[in-house]
Amino acid sequence: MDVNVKDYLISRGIRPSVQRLAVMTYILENRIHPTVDDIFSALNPNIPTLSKTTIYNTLDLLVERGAIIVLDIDAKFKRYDGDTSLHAHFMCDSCHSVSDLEIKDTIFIQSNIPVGFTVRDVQLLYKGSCHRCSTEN
Amino acid sequence: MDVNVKDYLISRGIRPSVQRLAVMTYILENRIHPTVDDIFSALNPNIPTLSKTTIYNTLDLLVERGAIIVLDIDAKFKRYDGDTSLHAHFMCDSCHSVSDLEIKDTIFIQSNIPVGFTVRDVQLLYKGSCHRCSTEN
DNA sequence: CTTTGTGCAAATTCTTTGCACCAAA
DNA sequence: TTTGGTGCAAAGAATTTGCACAAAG
Repeated sequence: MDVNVKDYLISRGIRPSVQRLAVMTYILENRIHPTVDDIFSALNPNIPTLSKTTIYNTLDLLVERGAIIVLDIDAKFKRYDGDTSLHAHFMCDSCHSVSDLEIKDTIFIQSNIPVGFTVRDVQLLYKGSCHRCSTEN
Repeated sequence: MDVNVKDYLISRGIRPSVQRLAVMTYILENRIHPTVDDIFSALNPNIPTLSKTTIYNTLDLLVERGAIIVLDIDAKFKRYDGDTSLHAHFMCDSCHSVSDLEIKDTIFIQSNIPVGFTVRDVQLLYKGSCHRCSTEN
């Protein structure tokens, strides 16, 4: 696995430092759309010297090189996703978990983009209550 | 106009104070999806005592009562929209302006929402470069 | 040896909270 | 006179920046 992640980074012109590998691997293996804090809390025990600055730096780089995407679904925290393919997201108002949603293939994510506008990113966001939180009241 | 805004607030159980009327009127008459700062800068000259706390309070209340919606399109600032109907948004990476996009009526904003999930809000966000910024390089 | 990466500490910035005063019902 | 609204000042919290040291090519 690590070899793949390493190559994945290299293929995007990112030098695979210990920290960068750890961050990228974590995001790929924990598909929870983690926040910076999630990543820090998970990796800090193994890499005690790891700083949030480095996580921020790494995430910025990974986003810039298209290795991951940022989600705007949470106003409070930036969330990161290692799945760069087009899919929708659902965030629960109660537990703040973010789930992936498949976009029905009969549905086309397209609006009337005015002439002259260039689209770089599309996000389809749903908010509400997840199954767990819907049934526990 | 002011009378309509007043009634609009009252109909939602919101007491139409001078500050609330000003905020709501501003949002309705300036469809730029303003930030708190936009609102503050615009209203402060006329209501010098107006505080940001009151703007925050008012916006929270307006959102809670469904008079306006919050946009998650901008990671840095909350943006507010007086148009509560279903439509998409485009944010320019360069000038950070937000425009409304019509959702083509052949397009259905629907994903495979799992059973047990309750949807409260849907947002379709586009990011990229607007016409003005695309042509000025 | 030169460029790039890391991480501590401090600074920034948006938003929230505590609290006292003011206004309306 | 009691409830609700406003706004100042301070606190909170996520992110960014400056800078010095470490590591890699």
